[in-house]
Amino acid sequence: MTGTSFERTSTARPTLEAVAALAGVSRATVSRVVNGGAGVREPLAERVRRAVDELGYVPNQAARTLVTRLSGAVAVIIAEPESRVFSDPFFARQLRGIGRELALHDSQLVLLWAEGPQDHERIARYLRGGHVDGALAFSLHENDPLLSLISRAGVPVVRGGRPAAHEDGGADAAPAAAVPYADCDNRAGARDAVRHLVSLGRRRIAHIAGPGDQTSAVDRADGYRDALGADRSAGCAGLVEEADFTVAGGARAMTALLDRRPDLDAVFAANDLMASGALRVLRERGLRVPEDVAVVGFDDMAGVADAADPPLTTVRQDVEGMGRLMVRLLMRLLAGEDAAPVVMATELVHRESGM
Amino acid sequence: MTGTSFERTSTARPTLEAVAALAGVSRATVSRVVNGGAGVREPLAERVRRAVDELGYVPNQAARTLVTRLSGAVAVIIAEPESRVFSDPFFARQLRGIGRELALHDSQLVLLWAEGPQDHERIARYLRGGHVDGALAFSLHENDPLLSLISRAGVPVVRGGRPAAHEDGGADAAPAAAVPYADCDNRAGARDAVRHLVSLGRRRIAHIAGPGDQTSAVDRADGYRDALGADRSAGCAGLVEEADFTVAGGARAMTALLDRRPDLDAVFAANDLMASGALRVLRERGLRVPEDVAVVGFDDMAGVADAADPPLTTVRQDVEGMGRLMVRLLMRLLAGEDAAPVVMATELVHRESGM
DNA sequence: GTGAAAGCGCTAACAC
DNA sequence: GTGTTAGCGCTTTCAC
Repeated sequence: MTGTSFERTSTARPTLEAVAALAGVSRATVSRVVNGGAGVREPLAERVRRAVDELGYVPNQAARTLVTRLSGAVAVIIAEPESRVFSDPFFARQLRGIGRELALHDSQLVLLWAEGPQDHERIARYLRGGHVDGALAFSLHENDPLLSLISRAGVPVVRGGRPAAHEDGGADAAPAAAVPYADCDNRAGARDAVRHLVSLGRRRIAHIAGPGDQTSAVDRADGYRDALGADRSAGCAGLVEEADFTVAGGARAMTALLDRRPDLDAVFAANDLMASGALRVLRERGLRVPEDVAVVGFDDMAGVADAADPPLTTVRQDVEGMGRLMVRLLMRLLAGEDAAPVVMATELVHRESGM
Repeated sequence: MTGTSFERTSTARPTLEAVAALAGVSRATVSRVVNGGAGVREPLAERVRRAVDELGYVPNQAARTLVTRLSGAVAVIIAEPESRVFSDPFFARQLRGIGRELALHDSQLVLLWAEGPQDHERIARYLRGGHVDGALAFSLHENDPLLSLISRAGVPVVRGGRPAAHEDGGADAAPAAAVPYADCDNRAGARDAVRHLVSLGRRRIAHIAGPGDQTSAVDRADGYRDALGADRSAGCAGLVEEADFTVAGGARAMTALLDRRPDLDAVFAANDLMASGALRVLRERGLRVPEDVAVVGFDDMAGVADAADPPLTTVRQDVEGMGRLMVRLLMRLLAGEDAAPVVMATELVHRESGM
């Protein structure tokens, strides 16, 4: 006897009307109290509040949305398959950051998966249906039609991650440059990591880069080059190998690098997963970390960086904070204010692999 | 010029009324066509459809919800901190399964984080506000007040993962036994894994168990004992060590096991992360895998099991499928049908570590 | 400051 | 089969 359908219909929720009757005031007054109570004298307001408590009144959001045109919900749109959400446990943390911050703003998180163009129409309909006040978009690839679709639906949007430099947002969209985003400072983080290796006296520093079509990977590679700018002799020539942000890819890249430059004495991998793959290859080749080759990763992924053998020196980013930041940017947009992109600082975490 | 606020207000969406006017019919007829078109003659229906297309009409969900009392949304409630969602990349997959299946049912996914009792009130209000038609609950601990809270809100609910045997669902809730759930067959999966090790000729098979307060861990340990039931000599005495589902925990447990029983010749770890930790310790001790010690994990976690050194033989579960299943169970509940718990089969994946 | 009344956009009886 | 009508529960002018 689950009795669910019974319970559902039997739970006749009290309405504004009922509260008004109990408190002996008009619906308008109850509404004012429920919405902050501006312009209602204290004794009255208190009576209303007691009636609300007594009845366990909860406003009907649908009725409210119907008149205010505000849904109190925000869509989080995940674009696949470019998405790293399945390889990257950060996804959950970022979502949590978003969820927490939204709760602070009395807003709900509606999760939308865009697996391909076939989903665009469904998502467009949803956004245009007035279900959400704004949207947060992740893992968009360059000039993603999804973004112009969101713009055309008239829904304010904030991106996760910096857009590619040459994106224009599509034909009838606002220029992508106008869409605010939150990101961490991948370039500066990478620069710090490589400078640290240089300061350790490493002279032949290799880089295992991420996919060239992801801005985070490109920025980290740029940071690598920045750091070596003053001291070109320490890197670059034959010392960069691109991989795919996975452990296996990192291992392959490490193998290629060692074959080409057996004399390298440090590696900066664009993420911790690839750094782990590199560690394995180094071990198999009998190279000691960090004595022979120092290794630095990126992300400080829990359960990977700290559990690696040896534990990884790596660049930490505040993923949950980025999620919260995206929400704050969106809230500013919703308030009609301007919102500039925000880039968060990273922090180098010292562990055994990069000593 | 982001122009967001302008765009929002300028997008005056067409209503049923407008469509009716253009098609030269009544609002009721348009409503019928939009909702499936039952009972509307073809020529008319076609005219309405054209008007809908021409105007780009999208029904206002709030108005619809107000009258039907159906929101077209389902809440996914994640209870922390017991939650494995941050160590476990499966979370994203399960969410995707849920999202996909919900899309098939024209329903949306609203994500709710319950970090602690302080969030219960907020969530209760939300559920009672009629925002969602049903709920999917994860990572509830035993007798979680959250579950009775959901029941009391009158919202049909399905759990992810089997409840503990002695749960009663709290004072005024439906008995937990009545709440349907989806899970994989942890016990049978573990049994298969250990039987496989036995069939390999292993005689001293250890088990690295998960936390005793998680049913998945308990079930896997039971499966381990099941498999050895017929052949007690192959396991148990001093051969079980509990850990916490992490790499580091797995390493610690492996160390303890080896100290106690240096002669063990196989290990079944309750998840892949712990199996990875075990691999590291075995390697450090100079033991060969699988020659000296065979290792089997659980989960077939992408990027862990396949990337391990050597790659892990492990028990695969269909996480995305479980997510979809939970949605189907919920849909049956919503249709007023009975929904019995569903337990999904697992599959042993053969890789080098367990040959 | 408070109340009365209109209406947000839709569905579902109920007539015809 | 199709149209007419009465709300769903709320916010928000506009009087008072």
